[in-house]
Parts: sequence; structure tokens; C-alpha cells
Amino acid sequence: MSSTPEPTPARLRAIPSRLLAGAAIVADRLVGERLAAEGAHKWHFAVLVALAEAGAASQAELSRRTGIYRSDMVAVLNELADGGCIRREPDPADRRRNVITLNPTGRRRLERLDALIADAQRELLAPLTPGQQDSLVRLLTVLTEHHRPPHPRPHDAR
Amino acid sequence: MSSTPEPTPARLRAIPSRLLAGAAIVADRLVGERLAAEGAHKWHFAVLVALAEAGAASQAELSRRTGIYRSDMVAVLNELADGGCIRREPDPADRRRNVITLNPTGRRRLERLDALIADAQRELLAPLTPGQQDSLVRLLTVLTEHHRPPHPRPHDAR
DNA sequence: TACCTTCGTTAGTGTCACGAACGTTTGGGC
DNA sequence: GCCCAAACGTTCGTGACACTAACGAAGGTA
Repeated sequence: MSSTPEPTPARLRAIPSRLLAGAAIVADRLVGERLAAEGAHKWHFAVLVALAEAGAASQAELSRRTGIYRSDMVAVLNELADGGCIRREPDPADRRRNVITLNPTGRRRLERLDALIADAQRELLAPLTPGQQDSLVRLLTVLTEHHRPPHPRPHDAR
Repeated sequence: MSSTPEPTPARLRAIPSRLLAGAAIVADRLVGERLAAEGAHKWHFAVLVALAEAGAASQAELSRRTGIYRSDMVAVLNELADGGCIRREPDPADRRRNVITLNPTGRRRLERLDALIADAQRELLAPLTPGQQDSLVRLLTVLTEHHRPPHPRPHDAR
């Protein structure tokens, strides 16, 4: 007489922080799998978008735009540079900085990754109606906008 | 002429998987901070709830109820046992298993942690109206229920 | 000049989800 | 009764990620 396997208690299933964690894991796996198939990374996409949308920038600037820590940014830019997606050259106007520039190869790379990411989002949101998808995005936006260091932090960028 | 710091591009901000990741981080920090102040852990709470709601169980059963991998469950139960929250004894009916039983100390501990978790959820959801909060929970539930191993897996529990 | 900040970079920490492999025990098929 | 596949508890390890500390170099400012 083996006991029937109890499902996750409702009290546990209803906890928002747990739901968010679970959903984030699913989402990350979906995105990660697709990008990995192309030898790409979540972060590469973020940096390429930041460059395409707001133009060339220093590494610290890219850090702020993408939320990637500037210590992790180094490796990301190394990889993007190795792939010929970006140019990285010292800023003549401020010799502390590097100017990161998106080049044509990077632009093509972005197009490709964009399609993969879009696919992943589609699969992720598949169980929701378009209206529900918008709703979810709006709610999550409100939530994340609200919880964040009020002022961009005394000093030191991420 | 220092360039004005560009914000995160809208194209990045609108990506659901990124929003979910961000929200999950915020949520986890909120919960983690509160529980840490009490020397507790996310997982302790999950296990205590699983025991309170569905009764005594083996470690593998608790694994399935909570989603915690059975390899990680060992340490969690060690800590709960050290704190006198549970009893862990070999199952006479099946000597492969341990029977984990919630005791009065554990029940009190659960009450305390439950309050902390509830606080954290309140703060997390503060920027949303009650209706929006329900909405979010419902959407996330649909999403996570949809994306999950259809059949409980051939063998080997998490 | 002196001081504080920013920048790129290296290195390291802690947490978490997840998997491999083990010895033990059990149950089902033959 | 014997065999084999599976489940159990446990140990150890991995890879990803968020995050911090510190350093040398350079700039801004008083």
C-alpha cells in the first residue's frame, strides 16, 4: 500500500515569490536553450540591443543600460569582440573608458538572436491569451519599477 | 560634456523573461532578508508547510511536494532536526525511507516563518491593487502549470 | 597640490538548480 | 526462492548567476 503522492500544497503554490521563482526558471531555460544552440548567451543579446538602441557607449554605460555588472561585462565584451560583433577602442576624450561600437556583423548577430529570443518568449507565453500576456508584462513592469534603488546609487555602477 | 546616462532600452525592458528574472530576484531578496534575520531559510518554510498540510512523509515525498531536490533536502532536514522542528526516524515499514514528522516546536516555527513570508509578499505586491495581485498570481500559475514535465518523470525524484 | 570619483579589470564569494554515483532496501516477474 | 529494476538517503560536484572587493589608471575639482 504505497501512499498516493501528495501534490504541492495549495498554501505553497499560492505564494507569489515562489511562483515568480518558478516562472523565472522556466523562462531562463527556454531562452538559454535556444541561445546555447547558437553558442550565444543571454547577456550578449542584452548588450547588442543596448548598443543598437542607444548607440556606442563605454562599458560602464552598457552596464547601466543592461543591468549586467561591469565586472561581468568584461567577459561578455571579450566574446562579442572575438565574434567580430563589436569594436572596442580606448576613448580619446577620456582615456579611462573604452568606446564600444556595434558593427555590421554585430547587427546581423542581433537580428538572429532577436528571432531566437522572440521564439522563446512566444513559447513561454503560449498558455496565455494576448490580453493576458500584456497584462502580465504590465504587472511585472510595475512591480520591478517599484522595487529598485530609488536613486541610481551613490557611486560605483553595477 | 558628459553624455546623459541612457536608461535601459524599451526593447529590453519589454522582454517577459527579463522581467520575470528581475521580479524573481527582488522577491527572493525580500523573502531571504526577512528569513535570514531569523536564521531561517526559504526551504525550511516549504518543508514545514508540506508537513503541516499533508502530514508526515519520507524525504523523497517532501522533495516532490516542495520541489526541493532530494540531494538538497538532506541539509534542510538536518537543520530542521537540529532546531528541534522535526523528528526523523527510519520507517519500520520500508527501511529505505525516513519518516519525517512535524512536532510542536516545528509547528510554532512554521507560524513564525509564515508571518515573515506573508510580510514579504505584502511588501513585494505593495505597488499592485488587490485585483492586480490576484491577476498576477493567476497568470503565473497558468504559466508554471503549463511548463512542467508532463508526467512526473520516468523515475528518480528531484 | 590633494582628494575623491569613475573606469576597466581581476579575483573571489555565496546561493541555487541540478546531476552522478554509491550502497541499501524493496517489490515484481519468473 | 532468485534476479533485476527501481526507489531511497546521502555525498560530492558542477555551472550559472548576482554581487563585492580591490587595484591601477585617469579625470574633475578645490
